[in-house]
Amino acid sequence: MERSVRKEREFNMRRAEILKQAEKIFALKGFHDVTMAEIASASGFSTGSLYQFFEGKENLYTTMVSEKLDWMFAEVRKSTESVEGTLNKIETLIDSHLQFVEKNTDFLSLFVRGEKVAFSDAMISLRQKLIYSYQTHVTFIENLLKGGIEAGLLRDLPSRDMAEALFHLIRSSSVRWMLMSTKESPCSKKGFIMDIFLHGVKKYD
Amino acid sequence: MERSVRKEREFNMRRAEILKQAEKIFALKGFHDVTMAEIASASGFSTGSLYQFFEGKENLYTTMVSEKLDWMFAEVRKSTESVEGTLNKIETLIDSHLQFVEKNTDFLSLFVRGEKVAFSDAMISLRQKLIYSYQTHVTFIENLLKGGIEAGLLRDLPSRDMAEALFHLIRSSSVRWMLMSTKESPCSKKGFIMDIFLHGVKKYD
DNA sequence: TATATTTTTGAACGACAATTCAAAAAAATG
DNA sequence: CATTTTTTTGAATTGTCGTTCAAAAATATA
Repeated sequence: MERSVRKEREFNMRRAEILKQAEKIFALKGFHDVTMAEIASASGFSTGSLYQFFEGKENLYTTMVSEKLDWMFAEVRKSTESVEGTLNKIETLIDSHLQFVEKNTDFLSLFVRGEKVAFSDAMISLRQKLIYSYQTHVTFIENLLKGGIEAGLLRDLPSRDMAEALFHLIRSSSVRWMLMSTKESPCSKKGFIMDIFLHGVKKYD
Repeated sequence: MERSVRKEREFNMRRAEILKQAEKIFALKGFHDVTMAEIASASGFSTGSLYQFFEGKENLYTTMVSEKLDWMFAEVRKSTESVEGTLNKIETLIDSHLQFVEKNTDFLSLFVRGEKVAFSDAMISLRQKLIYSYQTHVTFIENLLKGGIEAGLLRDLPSRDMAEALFHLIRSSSVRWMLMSTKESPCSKKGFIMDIFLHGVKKYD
């Protein structure tokens, strides 16, 4: 009885270590060009052992991607909720997102200019899960903006479109950071994103 | 002599047919899950014949992607250049881009939420080519916006950042269209993109 | 420590698909 | 039409992994 709880803890630690190594390798090379042997060797197990923890390669990959992305969105939302006021929240949203991008560039590059994955059950359900995570996140942004509209701070535009626009403005800085090897951190774009999102580009006199 | 010109024309037609079929299939399933046999059968050749036209599978894929994307950007720029005035140009840019998205959803989905490709020479040089095409296109948008700044129509913000922001606002509608199965055409978002890009979301009184 | 149980191992298997190439078919030539 | 040249064919080759499983190692038990 006492044993089984320790066993389980150790099992989970081994599983976590495999996921951690797998993340590094998948982030670098994608899905198809990674072999189970590589992951096994990086995490100090034999190929066979991986099947103790995951059903197979696809399951390992989808688990890794799904858990990591959920964690990212949750972190961003947690930061955002920790401040008060719509404008502060928008600023924090942008900032924490860009910070994540800077720290997890390799992982996120899995989602940029890549190649479609198979139509296997595992991959289809991963895709659905990702869409769900994305939508949940956009809904969070949408509610944030609705608050600003209700407070009379923001124009009364379609909130969903606004939320997606903001999300993709952030994304545009991320993509630039990932594709080009610019020196300046993506976080340096925070002010610009705020500005263009809030004021647009047209000149008023 | 007379012959060889016809031969070449027919060779190119056969090559084009293969590319056309390959585009359909790759667009649907990505790279790894497509077999040479599939492409061969779809284009009415045997597997061996494909190697008459392309060095191999990667070469076939990179050629297809590269030619198609160049064509898309060129079309968008051609439309944009055909109208006068910065605001009209911006509108046409958005519109023609969204129209391409609507008509080539499958192809473009190759670049959304997918998986990294191999580090083979062919794939690395495809990647570089895509980055180059993307940058050329953003530079085109940048010059367009610079015109607006010089004319005193747009705020004097960093033009490169503005160009990327605009490109990704367009992209945000495309991604939404591709991920969700919304009924409304992406083109219906043109007005919103124009508005948010030009005026931002903040309320003025 | 001896025995039972759990976990790990990695060689062997099997499926799959890119590529090749000798033979066949088609086209050009005279 | 006979012969040469070009093009196409698709079965055979080849290499690559994902996965399995019987044996070995490690761990728990008494």
